[in-house]
This record gives sequence, structure tokens and C-alpha cells, in this order.
Amino acid sequence: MHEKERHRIILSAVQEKPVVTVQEMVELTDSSEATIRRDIAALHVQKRLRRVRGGAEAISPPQFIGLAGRPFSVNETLNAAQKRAIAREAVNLCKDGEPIIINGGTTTFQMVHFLTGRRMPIFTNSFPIAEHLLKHSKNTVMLSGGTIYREQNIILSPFDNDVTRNFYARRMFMGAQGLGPLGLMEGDPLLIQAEQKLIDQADELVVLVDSSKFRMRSSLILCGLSRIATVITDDGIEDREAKMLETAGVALVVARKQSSDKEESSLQA
Amino acid sequence: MHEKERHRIILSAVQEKPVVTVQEMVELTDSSEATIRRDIAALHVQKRLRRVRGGAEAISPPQFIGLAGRPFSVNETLNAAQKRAIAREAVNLCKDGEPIIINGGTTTFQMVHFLTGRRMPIFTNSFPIAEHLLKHSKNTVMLSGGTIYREQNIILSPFDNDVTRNFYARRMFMGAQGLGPLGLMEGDPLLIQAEQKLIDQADELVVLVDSSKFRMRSSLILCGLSRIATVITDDGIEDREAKMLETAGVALVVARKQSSDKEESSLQA
DNA sequence: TCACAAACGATCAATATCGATCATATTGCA
DNA sequence: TGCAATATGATCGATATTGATCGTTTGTGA
Repeated sequence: MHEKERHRIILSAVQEKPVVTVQEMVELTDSSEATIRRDIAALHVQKRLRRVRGGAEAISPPQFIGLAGRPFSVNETLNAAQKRAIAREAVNLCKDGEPIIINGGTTTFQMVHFLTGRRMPIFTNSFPIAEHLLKHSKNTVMLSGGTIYREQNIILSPFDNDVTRNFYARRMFMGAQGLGPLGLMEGDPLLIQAEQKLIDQADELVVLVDSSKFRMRSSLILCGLSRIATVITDDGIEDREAKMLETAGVALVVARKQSSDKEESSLQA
Repeated sequence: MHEKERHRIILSAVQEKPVVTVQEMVELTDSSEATIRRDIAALHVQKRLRRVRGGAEAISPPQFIGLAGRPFSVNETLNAAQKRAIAREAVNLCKDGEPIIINGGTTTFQMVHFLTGRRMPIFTNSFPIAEHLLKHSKNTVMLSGGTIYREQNIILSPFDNDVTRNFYARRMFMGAQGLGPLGLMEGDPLLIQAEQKLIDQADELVVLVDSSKFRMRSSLILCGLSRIATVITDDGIEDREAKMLETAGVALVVARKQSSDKEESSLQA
């Protein structure tokens, strides 16, 4: 077996299990302890994994891998203040008792902070959102069924006949990767799939996007502007972008950051 | 088992329950008291948990109460050692890659601790089980859709057309309130509903009950003995109860509590 | 208060892992 | 093919970890 192949095997093993032993790798690659040790040492200096007594461990997450996974947590801190302000406005649209749908995403996740005191039926396809609402609020939480995708932090069923079809809400809240004249754009096909399932289950579609999203482009179009009832964004939105929404008959809410929110990395575009 | 892996297990356990004993960790990791003490001491100086007499406690004060709410957590400490031993045997029945269904419950919840190193498609209707597997393992987690019932900690859809129908597994694991000649008994109508949805989605039905359940009676019968493939219980089971199962053609696995049962007692009755 | 059991800390032997070294095998190249 | 460079496997002394034992401390209940 070649060095590269062993490295590949070791790395993939250490991805699956947070910690692997030298013995396990010996069995898996059918090579000697000495070789595996050398491999681990080499991968260690390459910072591809961390060498520990007895084997190796994954370098990236010293603690949790699943839920607070990479894509979610890096994205989470991005423009946090804006996202919070936007999320606050989103929750302000809701009345107690009124059922809503919250699509998974880092911006929509911020809504949970303002939902703690509420009492509403909330349907979501996001595991972290459900988890937080369950632990920190009295809302009725409903979850879509299916496989939990760790990367995207959403739950998605490959079948059409899931509970999603049985829930109908006043509003659906969702984020997006981009928003332009052609409509709502998303980057991940999996997210598209999840969103398209929910999009028809509510009267009004409310889109939460920070203003930088107006300058993002993506290849995957989810739906046209006409389908959107309301857009909530921050005050970085430019006039022509606001005009575009107005022309399409989309209501616009501009969220101002509160005094309590940090006033630092305000607009970058 | 390796130091890092034990540390991971201990930390994950201390997150599930605010306090864990040295004995529990000995059982969970199959290592000696001395080792566990050293581990706890090490994690203590790393400030990853707080060392207390008899075991360790979470470093952060009681954070969440919502999810691990009363009905779940009081039940959880009840016969904990037996439940764990039973759960261990249950996981021993599984092979990697083999899809299984885990019905929600305090006994079945214990299975998660032994599933951390596995790689299996796991379908469950229990939010805590899904949460734990997601955070502490690499298994593929699938969740049933519907409303999350806080009391019972399960997810249930009032509709028949959910994803549940699309998942078929080798085995389904479930607990029960009672087990007698008439079959499997449950106390909560909601649980009955949840269980009946899943019960036909697997080849074999494996029931996890501590021996006290043989003397419990309940008014709600879920299914007859003939439907059950295997019962896993502790050594408190009496002869006539064992005979009853034998007569009904149900395989019986008796989990021994304290012995370091590294060698699985593979009796395929 | 006292007796008793559980938990603890220290110690030591057994075991596992490591690092270094050398012999052997494979690969690359002239 | 022959040779050098590199990779691999094996051995062995050094070191770290583990589990068992034992005496001591701590908590509990009569």
C-alpha cells in the first residue's frame, strides 16, 4: 500500500471517529506499527491531525463536531449584530398564537433569541433552532422529519409525503445566499430542496438577508421576487436595490441596529 | 480504550447528567477506578469539569432544564446501572452499517453511550437521542417529523404519511412500561401512538426492560408477545417469567450489571 | 459518638507505547 | 542491470499508562 493511500485512510478514519488508535490503523492498512507511527508523525507536522499517545485525533474540533459544525459556526459570527437586528424585526412581525415556519440558516437562527417569551406554533427544519426553542422557550415546536444533514444543519426527507405538507402557517421566514432581480438565490442544492418544500406552506414569504446579499450572485434560483412578501435587511441597502424591491411589490423592512448592539463592523460593502 | 476517548466519554456523560459517579464511568469505559480518577483529575485541572467526591460534575451551573425536564431526568437515574447494562447488550446486537430504529425512552436513551464509535443509519423519534448522537457520534441520524412533546420527549406526527413509513430497519429497539403474558404494555397513549407507527418498520422487535417491568401492569396493550423477537433484561428476571418468554418463542438476553463484561455473552436463543 | 462502608491517594508491578536503530524491500534513475 | 534513495518492517531499551493493592480519609447512619 502506498504512503498516500495510507494517509488518505488515516485521515478519513480520523474524520469519522474523533480519535483513532495505531492498532486500528495497522489493521485497516495492513502495515506495521512503525509505518503508521511515521505516517501519523508526518500528518502531524502537516497539521492534518494531532498526534496523541496511542494514536491520533482530529485537529479541528476539540469538542463537538456534529451540531456546531464547521459551516454553521464560522458563518454564525459573521455580521452577527446585523443578523440579530434583522431577526428582531422578523419576530416583531409575529403575533402570539400565529403559526410560523422558520427555515434553517444562520440569520433565521438569530430569531430564537427573540422568541423566548413567545407562545407560538413553530415549524422548522433546523435542528439547532428546534433545540434552542425547546430548551429556552415555551413555544410549540414542530420538526420536519428526515435525515439530519450535519453540514447544513437541516433535516431533509427525500420523500414528498412528510409532515411538512400538513403544516400551514401565516408566515415563513428564510435566509438566502443572494437576492437579485431574478429572485432569491441559494448556493447549496440541498438547501434549495429543503426550502422548496416549505415555500408553499405559508401565506407570506419573509426573507431575511443582510444588505451584502444584494451584491451576491449564485447559480441556483429558488423563486422569483413576486413570490416574496417582505424583505428584512439592514441599512446598508442601496437605493436602487430598494427600488427593485418596490417595483416588484415586495415590502421592505430596514432593521436598525440597537444601541445595545455593537457598532463596529457595520457595513462592509 | 484510550485516554482521549475516555475523556470524550466522560465529558459527554457529564453533559447529559449534571453529575456522574466514578462507578458509572468505570462501566461506561470498561476501565479501572484508578484510571477514571486520574482522568477526572486531569480534566479537573483542565477546567473541563469539576471534580467532586464520588465523581465529577459539569463545570457550568445547571444550564438547561427544559429538555432534560423532570419526567425524563428523574426516570433517568432510576436503575441507571441496570439500564446501561441492558443498553450495552442492545448495542451489541447491532452491526455497523445495519439500519436500526430507536424508540424514545430512558432505557433506550442509554444506548447512545455505546453507539458513539459506531457508523449506522439510526432512525429515532426521540429528540434527546438524536441530539446526543448528532453531537457525539458520526452515525447517520434520521428523525421522525412532527410536534415535539416535552413531557415524553418524543416527536409525533398526527398524520400517517410521514417519513416514518419510508424507513425500514433490521431491528427496532424500544422500552415499555410493562411486559406480561398478554404482551407489551405502555402507560401513555401518546407513546402507544408513537410506537405503533414504528413497530412495523423493522424486521425484529427488540424490547429493553429492566426486570421490574415483568411485575408491572398497565391497561394499554401495544402488541402481543409473538411480535417480539428479543427481550433484553437484567438478572432480576424470575424463572417463570423467563419460561413465559421461552414459550412464546422470544429470545432472552440477560445483561449482567457489574461484571466487566467486555466479552459479550452471545446467547442466541 | 462510634462503627462501617465508600472513596481516596500513593505505590508498584504489568503492560502498552514510543523512539531509535538496523536490516530488508521497493522504487527511481542512469 | 546496477546503484542510490527511500520506504518499510523488526527489534530493543526507554518511557508512559494502567490496574491492583493497601493504608488513610471522609461521609453516613445507628
